[in-house]
Amino acid sequence: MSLRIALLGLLQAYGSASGYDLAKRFERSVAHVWQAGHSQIYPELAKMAADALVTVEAEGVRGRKTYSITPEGHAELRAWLLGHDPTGPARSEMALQAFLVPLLGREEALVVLRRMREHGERKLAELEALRAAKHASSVPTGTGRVRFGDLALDLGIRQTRTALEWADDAIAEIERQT
Amino acid sequence: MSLRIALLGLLQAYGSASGYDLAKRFERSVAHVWQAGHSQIYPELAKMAADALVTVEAEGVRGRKTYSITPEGHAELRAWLLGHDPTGPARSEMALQAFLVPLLGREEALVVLRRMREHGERKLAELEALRAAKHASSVPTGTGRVRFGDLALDLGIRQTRTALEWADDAIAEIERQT
DNA sequence: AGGTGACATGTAAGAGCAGACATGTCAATC
DNA sequence: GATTGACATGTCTGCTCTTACATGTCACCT
Repeated sequence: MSLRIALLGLLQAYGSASGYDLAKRFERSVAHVWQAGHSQIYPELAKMAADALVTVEAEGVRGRKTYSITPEGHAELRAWLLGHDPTGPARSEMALQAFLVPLLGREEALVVLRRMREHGERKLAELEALRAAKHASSVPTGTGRVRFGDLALDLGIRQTRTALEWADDAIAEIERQT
Repeated sequence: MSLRIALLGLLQAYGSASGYDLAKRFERSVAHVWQAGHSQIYPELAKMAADALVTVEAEGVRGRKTYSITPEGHAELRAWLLGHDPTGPARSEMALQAFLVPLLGREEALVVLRRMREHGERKLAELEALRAAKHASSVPTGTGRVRFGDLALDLGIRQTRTALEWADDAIAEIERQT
C-alpha cells in the first residue's frame, strides 16, 4: 500500500514520469524513508493504472509509458495522509542489535556499538550534504512555504543524531565498567 | 533472518521455552524493535530445529515442545551481531507521511502532524512505563552490568522523544505561516 | 561493422509477513 | 453434564519485497 502512496506523491509533487524516472526520483528523494527497486515499481504502476489512480499519458518509443496522476489518485493520496494512522511496523535491525548486544562480552559489545556509531556518522554526513544541496538550489530568501521532503529530511537528521548520541552514551557506559 | 536472531536472543537470555512462551516474550520485550506473530514463530522454530540452531529439549502433553539453543545457535547469534552491518531497510510509515505532508494544505497538514504528535506521546508514555516497571523489579543499587534490553529501550525512548520534538517544531513552523 | 556501456522495461522465484482459519486441551462456572 | 474462556499449536492464503534473470535500444568508440 505504502509504495502506491509514495509513487502517487512523487507524481503529484514533480509531475508526470515514466517508471524509470520514478525509480530515479525514488532513490534521490524518498529513499531515506522508503525503498523500492524498479522490479517493484513497474508492476505496481500497472496495477495502479488498472485501478485508475494513474493513467498512461503518452507512449513513447520502445514501450516507454509516461504516467500521470488522476483525480482518483489524488483523492487516494489525500485520504491516506489524513486517515491512515502510522502504526506501521517498527522494524529496525539496528534497534534489534541494540537489544541483543548485552548478550556479548564487554569487548565484543564495544565493537558492535562502535560500528553503529560509525554507521550513524556516515549517514548523518550524507543527509546533511543532501540538505545543503537542497538549500543551495532553493529560493534565496525564505518564502514561508515548507518544501516537499524538507520535513522528512529534518526528521531523518534528528533521528540519526539521536542514534549517534545514544551510541556514544552506551559506549561510555560500557567502558566505565571495569 | 532477523526473526531467527531475535528468537535465538530470547532463548539465550531467558532460557528454554516453547513456541507459545517465545511469542509472549516477544510481545513483552522485543516488540518495540521487531514484531512477529505466532504464525511466523512456529514455522521458524521448526526450520531452526532442522538447521540445528535449536533442539527440542522436551515434548510435553499435546505437542508442546520446549526448545533450547544449541552451541551452533549461539555461534550464529554471535556471528550476526559481530558481522552484520545494520544497513537494514529504513521503512517508516511515519517518515513517509512526513515526506508527503507538504502536499496538503495548511490546515490538513496540521491535522496530520498533530496526530503524529499524539501518537508519539502515547508511545513515549508506554516506553517510560515499561522502563519504570523494569527498574522497580531490578537490583536496588547499580551493579554496573547493563541488562538485556535496556539499551534498546533507552534508544527507543530517545528516538520517540526526538520525533515528538520534531513534530512540535514542524507544527510551529507551519502555524507561523499566515 | 562490431563492441561497450548507459538507458529502459520488464518477468520469475523465493523469502518474509499479516490475518484468518482450524483444532484441541484444560479449568472453572452454570 | 454442558458451556465458556484462556491456553496452545499449528496451517493457509495472499500480499510485499528482494534478487536474479532476460531483453532490447541507443550513442559512442574503434
